[in-house]
Amino acid sequence: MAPPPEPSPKRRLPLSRERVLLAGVSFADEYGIGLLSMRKLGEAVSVEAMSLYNHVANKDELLDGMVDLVFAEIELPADGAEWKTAMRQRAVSARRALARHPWAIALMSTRTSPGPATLRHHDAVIGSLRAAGFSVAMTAHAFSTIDCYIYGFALQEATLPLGDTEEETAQVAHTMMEQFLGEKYPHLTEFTVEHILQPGYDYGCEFEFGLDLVLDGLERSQGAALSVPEPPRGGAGV
Amino acid sequence: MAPPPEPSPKRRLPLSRERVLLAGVSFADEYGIGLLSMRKLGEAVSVEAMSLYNHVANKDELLDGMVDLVFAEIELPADGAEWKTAMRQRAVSARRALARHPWAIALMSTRTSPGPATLRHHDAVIGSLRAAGFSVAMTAHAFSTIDCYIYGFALQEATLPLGDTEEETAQVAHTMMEQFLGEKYPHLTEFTVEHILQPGYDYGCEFEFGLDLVLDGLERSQGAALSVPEPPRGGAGV
DNA sequence: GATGCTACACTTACGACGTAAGCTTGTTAA
DNA sequence: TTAACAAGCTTACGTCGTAAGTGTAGCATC
Repeated sequence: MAPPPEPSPKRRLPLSRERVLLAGVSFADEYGIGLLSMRKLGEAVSVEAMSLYNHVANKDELLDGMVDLVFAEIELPADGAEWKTAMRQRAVSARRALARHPWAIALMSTRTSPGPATLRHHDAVIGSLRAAGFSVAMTAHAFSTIDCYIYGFALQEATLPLGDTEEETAQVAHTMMEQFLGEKYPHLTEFTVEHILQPGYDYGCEFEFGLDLVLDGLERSQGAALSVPEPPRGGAGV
Repeated sequence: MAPPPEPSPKRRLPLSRERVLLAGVSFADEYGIGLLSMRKLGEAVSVEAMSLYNHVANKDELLDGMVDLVFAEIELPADGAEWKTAMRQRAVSARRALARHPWAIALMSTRTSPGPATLRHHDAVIGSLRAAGFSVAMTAHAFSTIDCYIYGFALQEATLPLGDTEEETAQVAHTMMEQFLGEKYPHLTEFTVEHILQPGYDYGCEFEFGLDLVLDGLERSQGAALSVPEPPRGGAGV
């Protein structure tokens, strides 16, 4: 009467840290990060919750690993390329990855221990800028400005209550408008009606405008920095 | 043997929605959003958890309200002022508010129903830009670019594993370095050693560089837009 | 074969969580 | 006096992360 355990000779293909992390990503993509629990994830890979702890130390480590997997999806800046095109390409790639996994940006804001893919990514970005002749200080400026823009955009995109289709968008917006707009927020109302609700509107298209604005600005600053010697640091050394 | 309940004649000063939200903000400021539970918040205001439900519908509404309180702390763009200084001022104010409450940016990425302070804020920003002569489309560009930068910066600041004091920062950075750097991430290592670990380093100072870069870029775009007629929208109307 | 080791799965159990449902009590209006 | 209400409290349910312990398949060694 023993239940037939498995047709396979070797129990089943064994779990691994990587399979657990990948399953976590798939689960979060499909059901949202809020519904991800160790029990549900266990179920998704046909295992009891506690078995997952053979592969990840705890849930935090699982989430860290998932974020790192998303970073691994981002194209690194091309090695020999001109810095501006390299930055542009990886920024577009980063936005796409973060849009594919909207939960990732939410996780990023709570976890502070970057994984290997994240570190490799940052290393490549800094390397690309330094190779293009950016000073260390200017690299800091550029790195900060570009990445703030990327993550900020991803956050906005994830936060936006807009649906995937135009119809959904219009529906949501109309509900919002009826609820409270009209008199109280006239500019917001005008803006929504004349812009957001227009057919063909897609917030994602805004990304490139701001990105180019940032990159052009950096190019200008970089030119100025090259022709003027850098001022000394503000704080005196110890 | 009845325990003396309260010295006051009127039980105690009654709770209110506002007091609950404020207590939530204080709690999150002090202990982090992760430790905020209805039970703990109840304890913080000397009430059982379930009593909180007389003032907020559920925890989600509590979190929405807390985010909105943070938005209420942000200075609105000054009404008659030049757009650039108005935007600059409110951006700096927004960053400061989000830095005061680092949990807010994490919450923002998961909640999609803006409160009244948030809507008023957005309305004022759009109004300020429109009053300065920005077209609707250009307002969208400017609004998106500036706000992405602000929120992205706040997110970076909240994510940064840096401590509050220089000492802590150095400690954390050293731990990181020992752990994995050296050979694998040479540019990141150089960058950290030569920049992040320098005495007097403060990531917060990066904010204004990128902000001015964005604002200058928008000014330029705005000038161009004023001298050239706007191209028609991409999609044809229904 | 027998023995013990390791890897990896399962089971049980605990305390904390959000919150539904119902109960109690002080205050106010009729 | 009494009825209604507001705003507390208590109990209970299902879910969560995970500590601790158990079971067993596959292997190396004797």
